[in-house]
Amino acid sequence: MGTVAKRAGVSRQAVYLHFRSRAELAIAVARYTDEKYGLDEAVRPIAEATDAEGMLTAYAAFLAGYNPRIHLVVRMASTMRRSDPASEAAWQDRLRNRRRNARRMAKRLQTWQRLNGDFSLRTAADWLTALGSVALWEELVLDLGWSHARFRDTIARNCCRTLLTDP
Amino acid sequence: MGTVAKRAGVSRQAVYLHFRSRAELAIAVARYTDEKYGLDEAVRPIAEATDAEGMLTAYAAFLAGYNPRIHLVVRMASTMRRSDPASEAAWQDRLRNRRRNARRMAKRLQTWQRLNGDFSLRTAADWLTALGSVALWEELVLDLGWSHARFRDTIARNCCRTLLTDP
DNA sequence: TCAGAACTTGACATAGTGTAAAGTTGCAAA
DNA sequence: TTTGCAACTTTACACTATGTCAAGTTCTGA
Repeated sequence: MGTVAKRAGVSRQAVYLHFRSRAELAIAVARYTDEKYGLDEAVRPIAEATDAEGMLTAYAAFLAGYNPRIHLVVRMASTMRRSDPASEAAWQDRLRNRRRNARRMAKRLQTWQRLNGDFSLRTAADWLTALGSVALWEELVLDLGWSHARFRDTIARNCCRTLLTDP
Repeated sequence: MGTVAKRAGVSRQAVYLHFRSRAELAIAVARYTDEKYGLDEAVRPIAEATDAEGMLTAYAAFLAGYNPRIHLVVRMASTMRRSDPASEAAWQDRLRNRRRNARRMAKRLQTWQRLNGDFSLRTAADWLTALGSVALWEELVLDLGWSHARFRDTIARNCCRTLLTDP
């Protein structure tokens, strides 16, 4: 909190006038990040896709583009959740959101009759959720040195190959 | 450190007689865990597999069985690495190991002429590495409630479907 | 002009990590 | 039996961080 205050050019106490605790500040930063970087807009191409391959490709492109912007905040949240109940709640909230969106995608695959028979709706949705986790992105891009394009294309291809049946 | 000491039935200072710092203790615990839970043995079925599907299935079974035992230690290490250089080094060491093993698997797929042409050796190895990350396991099993079997089977099936060509 | 919001300064409580030093205990080899 | 050492204890301290409290300042808009 001291460092944050210094960088903001205010006293350490002033930070506590706006955020009750370190955890609450972190949550606020996460919300702000989603807002500032236009999550809604970034997600639009997924909803606007008209076929299975297009949708999954849009999803992969979204992950490749959005994760680099939010991964530091998400990483902080993922450590914070272990010690702070409010942070855990915020994390669960975000997870529910990701899961709902993934479920929506899975449903559309079903509608298009492209969902592989090996996958239940739930398994497909959860798999899409997990492939969208920041942790996976961090491992591939930060630790293993994958480029933006390699990540995007591999995720897209693997989504298509695992989840889809031939049309 | 205080809690560790209490649970061990010694004074807090006694812990520092054995481990220089919290980070060093964590690293020692990680090493001990790999030893105690028989990493070498757990991995053997992968090496002993004689075909591509068998090997990838053994890998998935290993992940499903081993991750629950080590995930708490690994989670601790993954937060620790951000603040402690020795922890970061230990993490990198473990990552190199996982990567080498994954590369070995990818090479065998190549030898069997079963590696999908879309994958370079490196991409295949990295993908296997990332699918083996504790973070992915935690998200699917702990956060999304997947059973041991669902995790194992889905990982196995997806490995086969993405990485392999038809024989 | 003055009430209130935003901020400052300074002090304090609490908790955790790590260091230092002096004293205790138990055991094993000379 | 003694002695010397390793492991451990107790106590105290330095440092850092979070979070609370209270009194005082500054700026702004009604």
